[in-house]
Amino acid sequence: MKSEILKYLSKYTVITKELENAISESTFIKTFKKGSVLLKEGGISNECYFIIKGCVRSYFLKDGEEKTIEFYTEEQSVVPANYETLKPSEHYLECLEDTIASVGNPKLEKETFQKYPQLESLSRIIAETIILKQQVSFTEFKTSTPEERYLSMLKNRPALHQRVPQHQIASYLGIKPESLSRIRKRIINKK
Amino acid sequence: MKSEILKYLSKYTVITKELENAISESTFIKTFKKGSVLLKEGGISNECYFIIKGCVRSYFLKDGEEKTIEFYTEEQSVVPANYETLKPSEHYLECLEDTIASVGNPKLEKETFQKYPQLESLSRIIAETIILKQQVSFTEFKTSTPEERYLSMLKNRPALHQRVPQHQIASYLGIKPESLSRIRKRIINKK
DNA sequence: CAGTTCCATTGACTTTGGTTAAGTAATCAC
DNA sequence: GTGATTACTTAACCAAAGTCAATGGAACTG
Repeated sequence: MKSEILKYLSKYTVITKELENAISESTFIKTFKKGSVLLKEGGISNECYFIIKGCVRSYFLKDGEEKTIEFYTEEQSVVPANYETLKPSEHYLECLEDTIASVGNPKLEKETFQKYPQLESLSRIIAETIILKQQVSFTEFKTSTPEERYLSMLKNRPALHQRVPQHQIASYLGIKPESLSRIRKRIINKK
Repeated sequence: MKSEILKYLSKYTVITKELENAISESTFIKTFKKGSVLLKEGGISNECYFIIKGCVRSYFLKDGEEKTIEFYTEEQSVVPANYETLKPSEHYLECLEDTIASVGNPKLEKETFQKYPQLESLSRIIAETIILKQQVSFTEFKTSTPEERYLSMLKNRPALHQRVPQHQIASYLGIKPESLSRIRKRIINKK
């Protein structure tokens, strides 16, 4: 279970004995059944997650509709928007599949970073990488039509399509389910 | 000049003597004339910027059009997407106004973080904060109409509207200049 | 200061997504 | 397994953004 985390970290740095110890000491694995709700609107969040296996969706309600923010799958980190703030959440987090995750909390994080500064340094680098990746996603979204967004999703995260209901994908793409249905039809006819 | 940086950092932590020293030692101020190009397509980037005064726009070319990624103003950090990668840039960075910025580079960063671990810890926290803010922006964008996006921009960054030409704002909002023109007309008529 | 270029606006027309409603297919619960 | 709920598709209609073209004005240049 913990080796998945080391595998992920090895993309960013050389795994030293110290890092291995840091992960081994500071990592708690939890498993969640499909349908589990990790956080609901109004809830206080005290946990963040690194997904080892499974799929978590974050969403919120706007105009009575669920708006999907993100689908988190293997090797992705889920940090609730209100993590560490002690403020009530505006978002939901739910498991779309049985999910295995490493769970962190602010206290544990703090202790671990104090004991293993190398891990905090690595966290900074990873965070900065995530910022750049997010910016790329955002920019692609802004400069694409819904049809292009859908095609790009099929290309970059092909598995999602099998794992997630279509109307949730629609809201993830910022369109209505009916439109996604039409887009799919359009694409088929083009071929 | 450097006090602006401390002012910014004070939003995240208590400014210790150590931090003050770290900033004082590691900060180099540069000024740029309006129209200066900090990075062009194909260029290698070796610098990042913290804007003390002025405005920088990042954009790229797609289908022969400039697509504005971001307008950076006071207290914002500009990290080129290819920073530290040594790969040619797909983006441009240009100063829309005379600009004063603190300039960093990978070597300086590394040395400073080594000497002042506290600063790296702070950087991690700020990076994580930026991730969450980005996610909020992205989500707002996805769940809004172009008109709502424009109104929200007027509300959240009212000064931009005076500082930046309208067709660049249009591309920043992901729409055509003609559409922004019509949206503005619509808004006026509603009042 | 004249000429050019760039920018914002407007109009006619096209394309595409939103809305509403209905019908069919798939899934869930008992 | 059957009924109920939920998910997906289709169609007709509407609203808004894209496209193309033209115009007037502002800003830049020699």
